[in-house]
Amino acid sequence: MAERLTVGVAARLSRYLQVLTQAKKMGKDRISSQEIAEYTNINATQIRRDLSAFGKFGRRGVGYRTDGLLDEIRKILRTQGQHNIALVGAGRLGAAVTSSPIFAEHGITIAAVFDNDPDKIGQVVGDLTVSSIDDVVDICRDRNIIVGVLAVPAESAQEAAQGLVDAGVKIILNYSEALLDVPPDVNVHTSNPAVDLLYALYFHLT
Amino acid sequence: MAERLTVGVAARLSRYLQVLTQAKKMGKDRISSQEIAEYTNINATQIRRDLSAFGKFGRRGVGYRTDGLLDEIRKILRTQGQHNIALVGAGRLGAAVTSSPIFAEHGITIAAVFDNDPDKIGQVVGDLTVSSIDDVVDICRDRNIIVGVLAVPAESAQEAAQGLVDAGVKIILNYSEALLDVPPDVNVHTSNPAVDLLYALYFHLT
DNA sequence: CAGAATCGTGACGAATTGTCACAAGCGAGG
DNA sequence: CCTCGCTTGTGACAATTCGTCACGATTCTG
Repeated sequence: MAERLTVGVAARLSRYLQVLTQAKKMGKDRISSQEIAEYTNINATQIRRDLSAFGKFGRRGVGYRTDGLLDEIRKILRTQGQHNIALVGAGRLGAAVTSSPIFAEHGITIAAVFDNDPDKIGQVVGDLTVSSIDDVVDICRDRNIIVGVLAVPAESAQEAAQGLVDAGVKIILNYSEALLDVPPDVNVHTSNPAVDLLYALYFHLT
Repeated sequence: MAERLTVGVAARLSRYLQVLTQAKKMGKDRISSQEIAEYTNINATQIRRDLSAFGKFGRRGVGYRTDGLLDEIRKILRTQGQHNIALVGAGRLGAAVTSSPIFAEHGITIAAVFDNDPDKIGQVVGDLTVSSIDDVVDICRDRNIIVGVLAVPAESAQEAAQGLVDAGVKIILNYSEALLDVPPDVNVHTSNPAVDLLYALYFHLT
């Protein structure tokens, strides 16, 4: 239980988390490894093996209880409870992020919003007031925030990332196409829909 | 050259594409496997091996020409030229997508925007007019669109996806948290920032 | 010309994954 | 109560992928 998961296992568990969350919302109280396999394109045997490595969560002939499995996976990933994150960028993408239920659904709360545009500072998005990027260090330290989401244009990305790093943020979700230079102890996840699309396109064309 | 790439290789080539695109924008005309490795966390030897499987693109003692390597990878992935895609959802996320340069940078053009809200239909976003989702079949078939981006709330996602499928779309980028039921010949890529975040969080906590 | 940098590539072990198989447990239906 | 179908948990093993070390070949710099 105290062992560190491999990257592959953790990635798959995350997928299961996503499927289970939705299955629960759809009112399914039970789900089989085969059903999860259909939504994730992960081998059903592999799924059972992944799960059984941490305990016997399922019932033979029946499947897994959606609720119970959700809790178990959250325990395994140690991501139960609430997590506060900071959002940088109050533009269109930032607005989309704050108005999406996708974070709240997984126990993630957007606890602060920053921007460098004087016109946007002080504006209210959702139930938060946009703060100046100059205050990122004080506010993040104060609220113990270690995760930041970058929703800024590529030109401002590096500067914004540096602010987050200075504020003690260790995980950055980068929605700009910029490459970020950060210290080795900071983890950057860059999401580029266009590249994902080209990747998908390759498999369609062949 | 005619061989189908494995999933792993194609995924890595996509990462290289992303790095090279940015490196080019930053004015770098040469790049080494070591530099790519730093941005992608992929082993430098692995990178050289991936590339050399398709030809000798680099120059010893120098590195790779950014431009040339970009072209070669595009050739390998067969994603050169322009690609038209459809966007469903003219809300905040849709607006963010249309205003982002991230697609255009990779030769992807948003050729149509759809929504089911009568108030939004007819509005102009960027240089496109929002069409009714009811017209998705006609318009997509007409423009030979096989890729769709879903930027709608989870409640509308399945319905919108069905519209795209009916229109002949084979690749769907799903930005909602919904699970989609589609025919087996349609490829769905779901992007869930919250789940990605929990995944990253696990590795930080251990 | 010497030296540093970098690619291309072989070899090999380690880790991961896919696959088949099957016993054991569970529920439904008669 | 008994049988049948479904599903999990798990072993065994092959296939694939990946990381690592090594090293010759090539190119640029000074």
